[in-house]
Amino acid sequence: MSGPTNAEAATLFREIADLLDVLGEKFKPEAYRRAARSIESLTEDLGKVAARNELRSIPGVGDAIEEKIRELLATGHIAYHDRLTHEVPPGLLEILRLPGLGPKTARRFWVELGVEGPAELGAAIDAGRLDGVKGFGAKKIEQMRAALAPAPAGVSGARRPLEEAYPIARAILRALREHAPVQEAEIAGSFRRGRETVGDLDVLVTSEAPEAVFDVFSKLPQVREVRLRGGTKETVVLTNGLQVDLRVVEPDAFGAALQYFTGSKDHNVRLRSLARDRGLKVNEYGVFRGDDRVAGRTEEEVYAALGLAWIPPELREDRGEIDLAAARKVPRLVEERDLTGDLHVHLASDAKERDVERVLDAARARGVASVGFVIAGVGADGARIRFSDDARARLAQRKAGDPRIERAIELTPGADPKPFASERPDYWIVRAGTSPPSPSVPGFVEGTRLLAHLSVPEEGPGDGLRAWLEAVHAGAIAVEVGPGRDRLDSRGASLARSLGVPLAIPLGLGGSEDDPTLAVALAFTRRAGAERNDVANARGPAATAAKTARPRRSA
DNA sequence: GCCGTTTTCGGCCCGACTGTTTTCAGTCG
Repeated sequence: MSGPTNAEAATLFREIADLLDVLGEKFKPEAYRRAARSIESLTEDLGKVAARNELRSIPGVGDAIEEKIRELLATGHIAYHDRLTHEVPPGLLEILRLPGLGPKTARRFWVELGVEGPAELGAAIDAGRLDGVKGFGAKKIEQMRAALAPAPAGVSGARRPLEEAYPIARAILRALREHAPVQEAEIAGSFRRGRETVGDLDVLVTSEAPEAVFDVFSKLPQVREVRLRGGTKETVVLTNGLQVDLRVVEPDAFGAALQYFTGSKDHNVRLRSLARDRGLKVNEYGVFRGDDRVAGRTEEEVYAALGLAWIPPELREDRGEIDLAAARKVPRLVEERDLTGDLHVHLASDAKERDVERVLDAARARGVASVGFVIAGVGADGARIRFSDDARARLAQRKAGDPRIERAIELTPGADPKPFASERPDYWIVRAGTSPPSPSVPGFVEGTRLLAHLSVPEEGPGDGLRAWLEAVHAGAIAVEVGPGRDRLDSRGASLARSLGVPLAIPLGLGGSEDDPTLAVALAFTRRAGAERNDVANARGPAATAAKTARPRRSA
């Protein structure tokens, strides 16, 4: 018996918001969207929160929405939603999602033309029914025609994983810094906040020559089309469908713009009302008292002008971080320079001594004190992993200047650990399935140390993940955070942290320059509010080595 | 519909850009 997932609940509330939009409601839609965002970022099932009578503690959930959540949990639907979908043709929601078309236009199509969906809209355009209608010129009609055309294969405007956007973002920044007349260049938006997915990229630069910057930007090889271009802003769409906004600001406003465009929306709304209370105004150009700009060059300045400590982008979600900043109690989140070891380095099965050397060089260059190699086991695809004798020999050498070397065995669920026992590894890496957890974790033998792979189900962390985390806890060195299907995202990391399970951040040692592993893992871990002591490979090799597992038998 | 060391009512971010306009409405972020 499983109720609606958090993701399903959020989708329902978003639909209510869209429907209310079309009906011309003013503030309710935003209220429902706010609740939807909060529900999505929960680290446990709505049902659990409801059972504890704590729904009202979810930001954006008041009397009315609490009642609707309870109704949804009890009956599987929301009568209000049913009523609205009955009132408004569902096809209008699809029209609403077309770029350049909003609630006002969708409503006009419906009321004035009787158009109730994208197909009818297309037919109306083809039949010339929009010609001469007030507000619809030739360009607007052409724009709609384009929006209605099916997207080419492989091109999608959907949100995509952070790790997919990462190399693209790096390449854009690199190109602008090298070839355009810019001083500063950063990516803002949800990318900078380290969200699991990004809908677009917000690039921010300072420059005396915006036109020259736009010229370079428009001609990047990844750019498919320029969607709009003004004096301070240009929007393009890449060949893969990702939208990128580039904004040029003056240096004195860079911090304010970075703050403003990093968001999140909820964080900024809260910041602005705080400013209003103090007789100040915040926008992307600075913090103003009357016409005087009192801050703007750096983010620190902006927050300080509002009486706040600087807040790391990963925490800017209006989940209490502003109160912490006011009280000077913002946590010192784990940083890249805190990382002292990599617990999980894979090499190809035909890897030679020089490949090991390359990883050890990377470790030394980074100042990393310990490296754990996967020397044998069963990989994600079921294939046997075995370190070559040549590579093993290098591990055994222990040259002066080497980081401490550890040897790990990696296993998939159901794989038999016995054939690998003679390897006497320093620890086992266990790859878990999704929920429900199996109690028989391979490798759970006396004194075993574990590094666990756990994935967060798409609908969010639920009881299954919690049970898994509790199951591995006793023997765990840590649970890995990072990109991909078998590591924790920020919500999973947050749940693990609340249960006292240490986290591990993979460094991607020996990977390419644009390898997103470390950056993404670090962002997720920071979004979970983790400090250095929450991270196993940030506490120094001594601390990691000293952590011994409680003896435990496999069930 | 939500929210409150100004409040239980009256606010709710605000500026850029586009297209269709003779001064602005709609969309977007």
